Amino acid sequence: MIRYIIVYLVSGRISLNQKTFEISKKDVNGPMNLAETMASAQTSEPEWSKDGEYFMDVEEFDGVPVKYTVTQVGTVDEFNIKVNYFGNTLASRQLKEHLKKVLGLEDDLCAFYRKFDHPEEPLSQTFLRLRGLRLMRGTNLFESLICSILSQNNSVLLWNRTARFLMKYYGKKVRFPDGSNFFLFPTPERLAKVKARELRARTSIGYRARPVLEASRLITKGALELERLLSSSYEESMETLLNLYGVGPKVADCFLLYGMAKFEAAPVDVWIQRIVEKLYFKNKRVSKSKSAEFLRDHFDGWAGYAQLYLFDFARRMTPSTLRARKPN
DNA sequence: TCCCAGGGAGGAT
DNA sequence: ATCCTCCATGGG
Repeated sequence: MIRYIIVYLVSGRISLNQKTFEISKKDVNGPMNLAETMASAQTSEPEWSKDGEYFMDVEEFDGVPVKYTVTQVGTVDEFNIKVNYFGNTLASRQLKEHLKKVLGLEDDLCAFYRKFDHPEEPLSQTFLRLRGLRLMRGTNLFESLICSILSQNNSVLLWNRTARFLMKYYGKKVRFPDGSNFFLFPTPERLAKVKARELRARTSIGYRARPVLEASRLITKGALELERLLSSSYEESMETLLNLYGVGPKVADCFLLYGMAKFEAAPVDVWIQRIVEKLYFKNKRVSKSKSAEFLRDHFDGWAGYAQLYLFDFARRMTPSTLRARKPN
């Protein structure tokens, strides 16, 4: 408590403690659409809270929690990304590098558009509207894995809520100079100790309690090392992940893509399945594994990005257009 | 009330 | 290999 008082005194007026910098267009590889990126429901972590045009998140740097907001001014091609944060000792460069990674600012979007921008490629229909949509990366592998598990047969609204509950009940609480609090995502060690019954009662996690707890316990025991997968091939990582209870091809691909930025991964959910059948298989039914294989092959290194763009495409189609499929 | 949500396990064909 | 059903939970 005394430490907080001292911090207040030393920092003077609280508002002056807030610092600002910009990420300019020249720091970004191509166009950027922050709002679309934030709204695209990627499963690496819960959606950032939104205050007007500002998106807020918290990240620890060398054990020091930093709360920051980002907003984009200008257009998708002529823009600045404004970043505000609280902190006395943080080098803004550290936060800038963090954001470049999280928001995928180094991904060569123009190369992606160029490669598939021809009339016979249905994906190209999304490029105008989704221009600047980027693939976010989770910064915490455990969080990414758990969020991917939570999203299974669940709505974005509900799995986000459950993730927030996990943070609230089992995550470390951090305070900021402006008086606000935040709960970090819990560690596997902390979650491993929780009883399934308690978890269900507190977080509306449903039957996903078992896969979440089992993964937490495996990691705690050292029987599962997510960091090791970073240097593994897509196939090896996939094989390891499929051994986890409650983790199938779609959840594994979500983690591999959004958590580990393996661009070969193309999570095939019901929506991707429908749009792939419609656009690339003349509305004929194909298995999910076929769809995933097709995406990896057809989009050659850009499968994850293609999936991200196709997902939006699918969600915008009217249900009657999309669901009316030939039986065979 | 029923159906669905960025699926998966376990079982039966 | 492909096709069922069930799985918790809450929103529409």
